[in-house]
Amino acid sequence: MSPYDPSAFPPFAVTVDLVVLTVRSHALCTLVVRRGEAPFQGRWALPGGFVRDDEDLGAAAARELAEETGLCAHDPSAPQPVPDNGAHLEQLATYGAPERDPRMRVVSVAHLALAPDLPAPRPGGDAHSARWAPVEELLDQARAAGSDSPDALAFDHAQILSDGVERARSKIEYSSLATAFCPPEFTVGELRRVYEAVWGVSLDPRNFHRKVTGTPGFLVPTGGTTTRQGGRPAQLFRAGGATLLNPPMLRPEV
Amino acid sequence: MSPYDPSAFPPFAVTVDLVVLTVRSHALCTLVVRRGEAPFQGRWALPGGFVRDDEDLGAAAARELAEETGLCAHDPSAPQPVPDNGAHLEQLATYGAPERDPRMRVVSVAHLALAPDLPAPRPGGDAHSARWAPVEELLDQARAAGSDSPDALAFDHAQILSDGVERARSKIEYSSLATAFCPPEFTVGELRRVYEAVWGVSLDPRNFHRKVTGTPGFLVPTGGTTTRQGGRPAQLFRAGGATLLNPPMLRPEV
DNA sequence: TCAAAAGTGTTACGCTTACACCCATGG
DNA sequence: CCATGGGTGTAAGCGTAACACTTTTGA
Repeated sequence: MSPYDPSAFPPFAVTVDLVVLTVRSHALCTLVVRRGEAPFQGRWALPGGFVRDDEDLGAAAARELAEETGLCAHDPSAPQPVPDNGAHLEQLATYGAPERDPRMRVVSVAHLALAPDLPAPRPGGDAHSARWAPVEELLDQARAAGSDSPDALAFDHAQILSDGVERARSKIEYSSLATAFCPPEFTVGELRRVYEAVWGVSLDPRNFHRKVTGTPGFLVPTGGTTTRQGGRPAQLFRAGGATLLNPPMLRPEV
Repeated sequence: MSPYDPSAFPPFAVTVDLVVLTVRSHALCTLVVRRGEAPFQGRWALPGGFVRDDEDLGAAAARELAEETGLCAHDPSAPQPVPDNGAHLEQLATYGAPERDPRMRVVSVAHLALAPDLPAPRPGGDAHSARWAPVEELLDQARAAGSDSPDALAFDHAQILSDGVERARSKIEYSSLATAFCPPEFTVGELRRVYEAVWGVSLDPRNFHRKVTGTPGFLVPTGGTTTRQGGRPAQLFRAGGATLLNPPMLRPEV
């Protein structure tokens, strides 16, 4: 390792940016906030902010998440799990191209959060506006119009969003993470519609049902039933302890 | 996003640390260097160093890798691939606990590099010593003796190493990444021994052969053969263009 | 009574596994 | 000639895909 020289290291700002995903009316959506100042004033951006002086990266991400959504994040790497009234939160990747922020050298540690459908983005302590935007829309804009379009996300946030969506899409294949998009109690059909929204495909309801109920520890029946989706009453389940899905859920091609 | 205040952001040092993995005599090994100064003086650590003022994170990692090993890294995310006489390099994760370096606030963007068996760790421009250490040894020490043992890795490097090894172990399941551990031309048996060393298991040579040769685009025969492993001459292959292995290579349990 | 969603049964097919067997070389 | 590793053939078993069919509700 090159010798440290505490007096000569180049100073960086370190931020966290959040890709907060949820499923709303059959579409995968992400939380974006309107920028109130330059650069990229008036453009949409991922929520985020500076890491504080004495704060761990995951803690900063959880704090930002709570500020923006009121969610209490469940951090799998935390010593003891917080009461799980909240979202899944994990580190995604770190972005630090020298010119990604025109004002100064900023390294952003992006995090990925998965949340159940929330009532509405609360305006938050800050006065800026926020909304849930379908990710297809945002990514299509970035591809079609380029990053200079006024509808495109600020900074390199289109890339970060794209990486976050890809992570979520692949991770629900082999883990029980899709349950993070569901309320505490949910039906097999609701869980299936999550997969369908995240992957953008249709799944066979019968085979899906067998797959998830046949995997030990994935789903735990609560005993209750619901008809909130119409049709025959469906059993309610809670997410089981199993976090890995083996063999994985197969994502149909095309 | 909280408003930026360029004059008030908390300053961080940003470094890259490298988990460089290779397979040497049937064991997964990683490159460690001896620390010449406090803290953790005399302890082994992962190679790494400061990110420069105008340098991207991946570029910093590639530079450190070249300094330590002479390898020219192949960065999949680079605009144009560099001539692939070198290793696979990818970002692993970022570590930024407030007290991870006792002297100052340091955020380290860890990278994972996979390299073919190299002649020997060159002493490098720096005068410190370096060696290839079997990862089992290092991780066992961390588990058994704790991080204060004089044989344990410095800082949180045991955690970083553990995460890197886990990434490599899972990624060779569904990608052609294991070929990064092999020389440019290699046999099916050599590739199988890579899987066996990384996973610490035995694989059936016959079924392995069928699996890798039957996956289109994974291996390309060069026409040559070799008997360097003894026995019947084996066909030589180069890594094909396919980067994803579908269906994945199954890792036998225990 | 009908539409809609939840579930169960059944068959065909693909892939993995386990193992028998043959091939080509060096010592 | 025999040990060593390379490579092919084959049958059993598991898991998925596809789809026919029954169940239970609300409108």
